[in-house]
Amino acid sequence: MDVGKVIDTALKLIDDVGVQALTLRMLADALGSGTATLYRHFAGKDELLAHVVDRILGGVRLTPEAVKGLTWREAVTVGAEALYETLRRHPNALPLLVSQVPVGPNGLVNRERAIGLLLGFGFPIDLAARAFTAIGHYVVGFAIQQHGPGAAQTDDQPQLRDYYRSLDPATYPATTAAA
Amino acid sequence: MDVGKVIDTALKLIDDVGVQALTLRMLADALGSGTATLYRHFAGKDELLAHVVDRILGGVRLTPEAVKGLTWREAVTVGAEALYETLRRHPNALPLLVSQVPVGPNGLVNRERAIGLLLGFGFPIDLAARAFTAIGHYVVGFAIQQHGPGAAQTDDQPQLRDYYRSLDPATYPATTAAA
DNA sequence: ACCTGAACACCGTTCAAGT
DNA sequence: ACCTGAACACCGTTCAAGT
Repeated sequence: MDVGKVIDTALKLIDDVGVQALTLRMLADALGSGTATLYRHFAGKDELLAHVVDRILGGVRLTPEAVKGLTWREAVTVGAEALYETLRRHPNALPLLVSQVPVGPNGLVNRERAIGLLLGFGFPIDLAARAFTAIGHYVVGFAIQQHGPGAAQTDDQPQLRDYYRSLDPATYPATTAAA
Repeated sequence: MDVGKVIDTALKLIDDVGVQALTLRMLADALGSGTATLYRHFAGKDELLAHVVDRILGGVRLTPEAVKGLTWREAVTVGAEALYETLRRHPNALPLLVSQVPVGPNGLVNRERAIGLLLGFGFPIDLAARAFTAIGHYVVGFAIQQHGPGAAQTDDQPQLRDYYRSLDPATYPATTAAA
């Protein structure tokens, strides 16, 4: 049993049941082994989840050719959209992205490409690094807002809307009107 | 023992040991009672944490007078800064803000004030609601990036910097140069 | 009526024992 | 050498029993 199979299975389970509900026993069962076996590949649950995050970031497809001949604003937009498209495929895993700084190989490759890209546009290096971090956080935040396990499924939005609408309009006029 | 005391103690413990480490037993001990007693006030841990979030949001100080005579851009900036100043006082509680939609009374008051403010500047109501959500997520994301329990204390930043610097410059030239 | 000790089912993690 | 059943200390939650 290789490490990749473990990570893939973990990601699949997270997509299905949510990151909160993922259990090492559940993962071991899905792999046909016991929990103790997992510790032969990972130091603990946190390390496993870090690998899952890097696995997700490996799905970001952004070739250098795709940004050829673009202005820096266009290139940043293309990059942000590539990240967003990857994140939206794993809404249940989004909480992992905000609680971790991605230090895995795939995360580093993305960081390298993005910062290199900005340098190519003449950005000073410290600004490039800061901009990368800020944009990354913004995209993750936006993805969580759009998808993301606020409560449950896609019916979460209407639920919340109904809740706002049920408030006293005298106390919360703007909120109820907006709902 | 009133509910407010429980929430205050929970927030204090979170500030001290982090949201991950907070335990109902720990909280009960700090209050001089048992875990079962907590369930007389809250349906479960999630509900308690929702109250903690609302307690934090109650600390946002933004009087209508503070935004008198400002342009909408200035007013939004003042509001965002008021939220940021509150959040930075509770770095260990920040993960709660991203995993919850704040539906407590204080959160709703903030929402009401902010949306009402934007309406006063002539914003269409659906745009005002969307802008409020987007800005809220952006501020939370920024606060997590600046403070926030990525790994540990304030020495996390230097640690990460050292890690980036330790990478192979041949493979990651831009990342190592930026560090 | 209000509180709570003690139990329940579960978790992540470890380790001695198996092959 | 590699794997793992069974245990460990702990968690959130419940409930019968106390006052």
